[in-house]
Amino acid sequence: MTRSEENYLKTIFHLGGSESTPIATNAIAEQMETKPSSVTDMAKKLAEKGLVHYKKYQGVSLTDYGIKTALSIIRKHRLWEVFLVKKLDFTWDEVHEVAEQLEHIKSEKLIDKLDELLDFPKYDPHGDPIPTRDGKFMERDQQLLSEMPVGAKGICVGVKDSSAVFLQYLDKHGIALGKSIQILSKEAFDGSLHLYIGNREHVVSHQIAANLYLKNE
Amino acid sequence: MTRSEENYLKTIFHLGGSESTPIATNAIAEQMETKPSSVTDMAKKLAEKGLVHYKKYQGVSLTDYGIKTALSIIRKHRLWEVFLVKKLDFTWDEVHEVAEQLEHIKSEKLIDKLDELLDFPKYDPHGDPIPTRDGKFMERDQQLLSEMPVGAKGICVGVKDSSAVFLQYLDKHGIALGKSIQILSKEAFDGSLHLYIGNREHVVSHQIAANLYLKNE
DNA sequence: ATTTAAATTTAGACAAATCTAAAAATAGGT
DNA sequence: ACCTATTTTTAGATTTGTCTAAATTTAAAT
Repeated sequence: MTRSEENYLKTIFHLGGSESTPIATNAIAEQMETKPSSVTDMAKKLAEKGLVHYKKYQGVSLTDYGIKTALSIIRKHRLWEVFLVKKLDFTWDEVHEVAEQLEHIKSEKLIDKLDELLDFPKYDPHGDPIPTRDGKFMERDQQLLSEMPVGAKGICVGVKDSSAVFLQYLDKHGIALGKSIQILSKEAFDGSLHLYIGNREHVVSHQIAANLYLKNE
Repeated sequence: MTRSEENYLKTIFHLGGSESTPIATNAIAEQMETKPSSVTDMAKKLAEKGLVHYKKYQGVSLTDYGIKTALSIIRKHRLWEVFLVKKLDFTWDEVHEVAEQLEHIKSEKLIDKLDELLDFPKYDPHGDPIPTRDGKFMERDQQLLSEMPVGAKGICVGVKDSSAVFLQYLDKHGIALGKSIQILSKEAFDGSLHLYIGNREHVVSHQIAANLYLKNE
């Protein structure tokens, strides 16, 4: 597996889809900041290797083998992120870029030992679940803040967008994983929310709310 | 810097040489298990970038900039080796291959924080010195066992060859860094040595002795 | 059903890093 | 000083992953 193949698999996994609802070439190209023609070439190669289903003009979806492979890359990415935060004092907005490199290191033993060193974490610094060695996910009962009704309460457990700008916004406003959040009111005009976070009042836009996952306390 | 360029720099560094005594294209090719023509191509590219001195048919040597760059790669390699042994329980014969991959990860912060996590180690698991961030070496007063006279005593502090086979040989015979070694006698015919290691007697071939570094107690 | 717009693929080119085979330069031996 | 063997370089081809531009297919709209 080349680095490029691994990146395609990861992207396709994140875009979701299935054999009956495949992902468009264009969507992959956009996500990866590359050209559709490059995606077509790679789709052929990945299909060749049994990692994706691909029919001309119909888009791409992962095979079981492709899913398994993608999960192993995602596992590595997220374990390295935990390592960077827990052991090397990186902040959660700094880890992604470095983990993008580290996820391609090839060594089964390395990743299993890393898992052990970190005490088998279930979630990464952004609240995303870490697949187990055999590709099992710890799915959590969580909802986007933007989809919860007024009056609802919950604990912040994850972010949908993990870009540095968004994470820095959260830091600046004291929003972090583990914080208790309650919806006081919702603005009909623009969907902005009036919240309790901890015991301070906050106003956040719809766009912020649409990127925060809460679970019930 | 591409991965390939970094590997060439590292190899040239390890082969030694200087502007007045450059390294032959062939020597580099052999060490890297590639072809001389590939080395020529890369020599031109590295010269272009100011990393090596290169004159047609005269061989290659690192510039100051090239040395600095090579040292930073070697620093990464050796720090990762320490990490693998100290934090992830790798054995000293397992670390090289993985460190070859990890040394190419690009992040200043990562490597400085790793250094800190490991408590600023001075030597890697094979006894090789770890360059500091600004490229300074902790050279040690050491000698090859094969070059010491009968009766001499010392402490094993490093290995010249760090291939898995050699390291496994040492493990099997209870030879490790930190052990006290004394030369009881030397065989004129084949250069094999009769030794005390700890308080057990051993016989080792010249080839073994030529790959063990000792320092005076 | 036909036309048109959008998405997708093909064809051909390019850069990086490598190789093989042939040509050129160097160094050693007489 | 010359010839020869070795080393090194050049020239041209190959692979991987990408791109542009043109051609093709699909899907949407009338």
